[in-house]
Amino acid sequence: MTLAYTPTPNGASSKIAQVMERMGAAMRFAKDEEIFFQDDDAELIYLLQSGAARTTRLLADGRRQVGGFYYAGDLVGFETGEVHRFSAEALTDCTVLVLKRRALKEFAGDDELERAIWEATRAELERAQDHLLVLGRKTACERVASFLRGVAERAPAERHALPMGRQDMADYLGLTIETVSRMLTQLQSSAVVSFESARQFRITSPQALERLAA
Amino acid sequence: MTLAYTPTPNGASSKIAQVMERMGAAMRFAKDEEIFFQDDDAELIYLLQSGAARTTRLLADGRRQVGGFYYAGDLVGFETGEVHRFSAEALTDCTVLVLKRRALKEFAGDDELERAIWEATRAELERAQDHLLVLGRKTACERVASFLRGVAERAPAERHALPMGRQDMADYLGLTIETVSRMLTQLQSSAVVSFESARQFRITSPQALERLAA
DNA sequence: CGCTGGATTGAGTCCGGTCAAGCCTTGTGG
DNA sequence: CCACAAGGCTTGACCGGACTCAATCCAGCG
Repeated sequence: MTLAYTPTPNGASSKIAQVMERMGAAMRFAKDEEIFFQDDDAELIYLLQSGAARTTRLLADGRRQVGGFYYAGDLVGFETGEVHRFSAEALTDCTVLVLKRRALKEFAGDDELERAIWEATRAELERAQDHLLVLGRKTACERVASFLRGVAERAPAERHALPMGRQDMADYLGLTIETVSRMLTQLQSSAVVSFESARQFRITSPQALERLAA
Repeated sequence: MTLAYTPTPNGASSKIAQVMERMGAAMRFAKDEEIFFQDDDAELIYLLQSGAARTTRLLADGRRQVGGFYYAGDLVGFETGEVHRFSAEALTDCTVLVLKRRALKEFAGDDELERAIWEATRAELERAQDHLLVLGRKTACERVASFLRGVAERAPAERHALPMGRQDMADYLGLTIETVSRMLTQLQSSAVVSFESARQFRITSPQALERLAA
């Protein structure tokens, strides 16, 4: 049972997924449970099978930066050096395949696998670079619009669910929850998106959203 | 299995440097000249031999994000996919070794080279992730302090030169030139650093700088 | 039902941006 | 060697967008 292609940012190539499925151990994490910690030795790699997760980084005084959100099919924590630079936490209950890095390395001679690892690292780098532009040069409204567009891009559905709360969005976008909330209501009142509940929306005007995401 | 430590952010492992030196073509770029353009096909990889460069990304309305600064020994533009996601420009006159990606791929069977490429990509990712925290969660003063610390970390010298202008710093830090300038004078009047000219400084109080960089 | 925690809304503040002078360095030509 | 111009940097006054603090609101759930 190979995973189908996933359009998600860090979708595991089928090759990595194959190895994980053959050799990985299944684990479950409850909502808000830590999957791994910042500064821990990075001995394991994780493949999300269901649910969603976030990576976070803390400053000494408690300020938090969310590095990214991960969904079923995504690899988490593999693109690191000896030590994790982020923590990872379950956003919802989720099931994960876990494999020792060491085990993956045993396939090191396998060109296809090597390439898949590099490509996945590169994809993660592109995510980070896109994120840089958002944090460095976009306004609050543009950030929130970019975020919603990003969520929507993951799947061509009519309605989109937000597995994360406002605080997670805020820490991802470099804003406060209040500002995120205000921008969301503003986008709604200008008929760009429409929220059916706090965690579920549909896009009313894709062009307007695209334009605002800049 | 870990590569030797290189003090530069994206320092080419000796292995990649070896291949570049054997097979690369030497080129020169004048100050402010473009090395490659955003959205161009990424056919070539570049090894800076002397001088410094920046990578930049533009928004439609002209807002600019500087992705990073590169110095002698750094690889530029190799960690990309088919197309460059940033432009690269010479910060000063510089000399560069250029090699076709294709040529590097001919060594694809070479494990050491594969590993070096991955490590270099990973190093670039770590840079980007550190940068995310700065842009997402730090104040203007902390950003400037982080930046100066970063410059200083590259070499354990008494005095440090800044090859980039205020606008480049500002676009790197997600600030305006005025704010950068103000923070620099503020850091100077609180005796954290001391500028001998606009482009040259020394650190008066390393502890204070470290604390401010947060 | 009421409780609880997340989300929204409002009022006021402040950090960093904007606009506008001025200053200082560098380089060029007389 | 000096005068001047040009560009980069600094400084000041003011403004505004995002933050802070605080009060609701609301949905989910016991």
